[in-house]
Amino acid sequence: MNPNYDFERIEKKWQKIWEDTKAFRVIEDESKEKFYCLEMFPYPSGTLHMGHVRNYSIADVLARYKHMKGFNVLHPIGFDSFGLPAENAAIKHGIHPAIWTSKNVEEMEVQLRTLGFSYDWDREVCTYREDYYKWMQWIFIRFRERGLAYKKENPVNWCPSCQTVLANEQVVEGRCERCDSEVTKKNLSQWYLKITDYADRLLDDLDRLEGWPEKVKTMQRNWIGRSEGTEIDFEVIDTELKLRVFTTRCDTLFGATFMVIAPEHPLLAEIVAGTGSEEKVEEYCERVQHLSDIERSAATGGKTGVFTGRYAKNPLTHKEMPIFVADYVLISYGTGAVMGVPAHDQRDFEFAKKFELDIVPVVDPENPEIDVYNLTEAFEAEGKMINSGKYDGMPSADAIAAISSDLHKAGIGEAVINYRLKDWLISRQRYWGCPIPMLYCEEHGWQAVKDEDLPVLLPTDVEFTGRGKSPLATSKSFDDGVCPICGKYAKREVDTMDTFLDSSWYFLRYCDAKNEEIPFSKEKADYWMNVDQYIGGIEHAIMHLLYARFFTKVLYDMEMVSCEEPFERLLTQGMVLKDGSKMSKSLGNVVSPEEIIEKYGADTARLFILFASPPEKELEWSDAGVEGSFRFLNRVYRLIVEMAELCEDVPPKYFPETEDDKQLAYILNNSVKRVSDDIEQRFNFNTAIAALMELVNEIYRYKELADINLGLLSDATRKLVMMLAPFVPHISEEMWEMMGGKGSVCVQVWPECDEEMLVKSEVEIVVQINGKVRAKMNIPVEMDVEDMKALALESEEVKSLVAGKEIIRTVAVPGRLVNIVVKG
RNA sequence: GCCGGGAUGGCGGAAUAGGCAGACGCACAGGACUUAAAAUCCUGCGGUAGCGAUACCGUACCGGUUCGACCCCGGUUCUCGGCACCA
Repeated sequence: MNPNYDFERIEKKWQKIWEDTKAFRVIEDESKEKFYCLEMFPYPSGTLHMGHVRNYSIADVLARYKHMKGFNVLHPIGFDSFGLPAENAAIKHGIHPAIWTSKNVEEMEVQLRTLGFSYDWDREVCTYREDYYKWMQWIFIRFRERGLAYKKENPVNWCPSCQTVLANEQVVEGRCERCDSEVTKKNLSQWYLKITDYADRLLDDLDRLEGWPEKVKTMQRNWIGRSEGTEIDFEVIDTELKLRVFTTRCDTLFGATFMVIAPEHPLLAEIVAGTGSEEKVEEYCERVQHLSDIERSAATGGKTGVFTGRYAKNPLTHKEMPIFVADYVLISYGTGAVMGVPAHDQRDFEFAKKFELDIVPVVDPENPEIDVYNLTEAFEAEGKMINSGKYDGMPSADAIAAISSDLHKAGIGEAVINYRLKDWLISRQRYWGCPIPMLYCEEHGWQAVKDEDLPVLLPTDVEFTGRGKSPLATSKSFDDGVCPICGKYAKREVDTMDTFLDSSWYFLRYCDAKNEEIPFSKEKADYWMNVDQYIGGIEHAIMHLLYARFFTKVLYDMEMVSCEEPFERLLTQGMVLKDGSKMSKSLGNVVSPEEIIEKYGADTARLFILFASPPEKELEWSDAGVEGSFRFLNRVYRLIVEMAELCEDVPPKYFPETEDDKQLAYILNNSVKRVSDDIEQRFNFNTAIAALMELVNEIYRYKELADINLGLLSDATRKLVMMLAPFVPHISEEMWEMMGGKGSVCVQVWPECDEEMLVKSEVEIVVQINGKVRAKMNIPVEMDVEDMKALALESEEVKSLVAGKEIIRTVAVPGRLVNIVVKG
């Protein structure tokens, strides 16, 4: 037996055993309860970072814990392996994206194995491989058959110098990150998925997701942004045009004094025509198109806009309303036009102040502190209608319904439901993604590639220059499409899919990763789904999780799965930060886990990152505490070396007799309870580890006593090792073996808490005077409130403290405290 | 700008339902062991005043509710994440 903790030898030894015995391979087994533990699969950047270690350590603790609890645990891994960085590497270093990616995948596989995670490697999924993206294409075609995929024009970021499309990330302060040219917009015809058809279901079903953090559900609700409102037509004076706006506050129509339309509004040109403002408006729109939506709505330097030279007529007041074009109105929301109600909308208020427009209040706040005729900011709350003709005196909430209904009767408005959620633009003008399996035939238009011709393979004769439109357009071999209807030449779609599609169903592929006939069998998916626990970064709270939910719902409608929601419980881990911001290559603040593993081993790395902070919190990285986790493992190891000898052949049976026995038994069982609860219910791995440290400290104390119970000590050490196993599996296996344990520690049955050992006869309570702790006393556990009060008031200590003061009242909480309220 | 979080000793954090603020660990200081160092073990460790018992202050800031607030309510500051082509 080696008395020193030789982590290198131990970790290699057990990793090999797990590998050789395929310890974590699972098959569907109806006789066992399943548990599907899933982490967000990584992008293969080449090296694992601390965020990965954190994510996968959390998941591994859970998976191993559930395993010990007797579940049939599915714990798979894979790689989200299409994406921009591979293409950038190709452009910069001339490495083909496939070579770059597969090399990175291999390196990361090694690192994941080094950390000892309990994956079923037989189910590995890699999105860039044909056997995955074939089914991605198959699913896309099914979506299109259901009317969920369509083409539409949409502007992209365009670098006029590189003659190429840029991702938002490649645009830095309005300029191309490669050549620093000013970025413009260019319209391209692109594929969309109709996620808006599912907006209501995506919203409503959030209520069913009880295992999701409330904050994520709130973010998704706001992102979907359902709002009920009214669309109203305004006549444009001196033209035949009608301008339609969307408003949730049609009660304020009497207060609408101007109109604002988005610079991209399709009627803008017609409205401006003949007013003499053409040049001015065109100039403004030109300037605005260099800004992103965020920059536009951020507009810290005040609102900008230009008068179009035309007026609209307010249908209720019949007053003329100047029509402006301004960038704070977005074409992508509502109708791309709004009525300006400065008294009751802050953005309109700021705009009206700047352009000196009329501010007419129509909702009375009924609050004497607000002078509604001299507002310093818009009054946006509800109130009573004023200056609104026959609606005067009506509560504004009722006026919304009344005016909306009257507008409908008059044929100039209708109630509509609007979503902030937009359809999902999936076309990418890139190489390293899943080809969109579509063909364009001059005669028959857009046609899907036949199922038997899938996959549409990524061609290899492509140049990576970072210039020009879609890289696939440069391939000669790719230009071989034929129309599935007439058999004549058809041009292949040269765009690829957004990589978010790949990650929207990979969890289903894990259920049946090797299937060559279909994406996954319903039977297997139904056995494993839902994912019982999904774990990943908070940065995915909206987009990825929404897309995955959308896909699951569509696949449910296609009867490919029986679940409508993919993820039963969700844990969003906080980010690992360094120097206050997200670790990223571009910031150069990446701390590699490799050095820590090399110096202290995988168990220390896993233990430390879990102990450092609760998982939902962001973690500011510091190396300082790693040493402490390493010391703890050494301390445990020394203890077990000693105990293995001392407790050899001692059965873990006992009855606690002395006070010290009782204390150890209490701490042992309390640890079992706390650790189980912290893993399963609270996800507070840091406090679970703290509880194990306390148990170790107590065993150290106990073993030095004169009168010790070996059965108890044996039980405590065995259970300690079992409870350590999910956190630090290698050292735990080794210690289990040293103690003569049968089989792998990770297939042992998780210890149960013996509640009887937690029963105490006395408890210490505090006595407060005016809420401040002044004394402590021991009382029997079951003492009632009145006796507690009496006992406290009788004690000499308390008597002297309250002497000469008037006791106003006394509050007692059973088993906790007495609070005496005094005056004088 | 909009949406969603966060802020507790020198540091990471604990306080599970409104009831002893600082568990567990790091760092630091003192001591034991050692020729010495490392490792290990023991003790101390929020601030101010005091030899001390102890007293007062203290959970980003301002205010409120309560017998009692890190926790609930209103407001403010700073900070992190997301904002649809990074994944």
